[in-house]
Amino acid sequence: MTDHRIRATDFDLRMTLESGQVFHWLPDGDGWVGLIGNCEVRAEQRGESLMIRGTTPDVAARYFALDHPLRTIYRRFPKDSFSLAARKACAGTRIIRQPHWECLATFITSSMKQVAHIRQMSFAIRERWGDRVQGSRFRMYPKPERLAGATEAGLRACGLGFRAKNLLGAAQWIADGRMDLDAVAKLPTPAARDVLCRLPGVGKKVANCALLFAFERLDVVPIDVWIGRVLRAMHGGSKLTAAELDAFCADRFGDYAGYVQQYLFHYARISKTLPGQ
DNA sequence: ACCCAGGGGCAAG
DNA sequence: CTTGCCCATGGG
Repeated sequence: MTDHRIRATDFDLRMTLESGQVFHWLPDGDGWVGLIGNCEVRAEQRGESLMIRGTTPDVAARYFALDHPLRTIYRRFPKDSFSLAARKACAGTRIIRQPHWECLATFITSSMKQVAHIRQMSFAIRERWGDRVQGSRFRMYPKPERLAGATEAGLRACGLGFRAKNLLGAAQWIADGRMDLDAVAKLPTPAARDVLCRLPGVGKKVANCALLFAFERLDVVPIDVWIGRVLRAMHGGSKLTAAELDAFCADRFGDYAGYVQQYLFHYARISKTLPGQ
């Protein structure tokens, strides 16, 4: 197995993998191991280099979104002190390119769950229905066609609770052709969101997670309880409707609002602070 | 024991 | 158009 060295400026592998966008990478010594496509990949950062084993440099660079113009994105960040602190503390975090179904499915299971448990459910589902990866302890995230043949009880046994019915339903919609994620990828963002929201267990927040983390819509802002707190604190603590929160982000965060959101989300969690504290 | 978690859906006001 | 409540489960 040959190692590749990729030049990776403005990139922080650990921040990227721990920021709550992807749920299956595991620490491995000074690096990380996970799946890109159907290959087990080991990645280790050494300064501005990324050491890659298990796939080609092109594939890894695309997965980790090393082409995103991070300097430009930072220039468009808000200038308030909390956003500046988030940008500094989380520097190098990138919004990676995840597979459509894997990302959508994991966020369907995410509702009212902590990040650690989303990860646990993802591994349980992979273990039970995922295909083995050659020479790896990992299993693929099962395709919709495979999960469509699961049972609600089987999914509940993976810890999904009431989310089991939603994931099963969504898998069936895709497996039988009622939903076509490749077609969704070609739609403008508002239409794509509306279509995704037809799936059981997919509302605006989950649809926005999929749009940002898998469909490359970097202006989209998923608003969960954490981001809701951050935004309200930025707005002086007043209570805002969902529509007002959306408008606030669109106004203040611009074309890369999803990136801003990711930094604010991760920084609020690791610093245990909110704007104005 | 108690609270909360990267929500969705539906009924009721 | 909002608000209230239920849906299960595990971690802190």
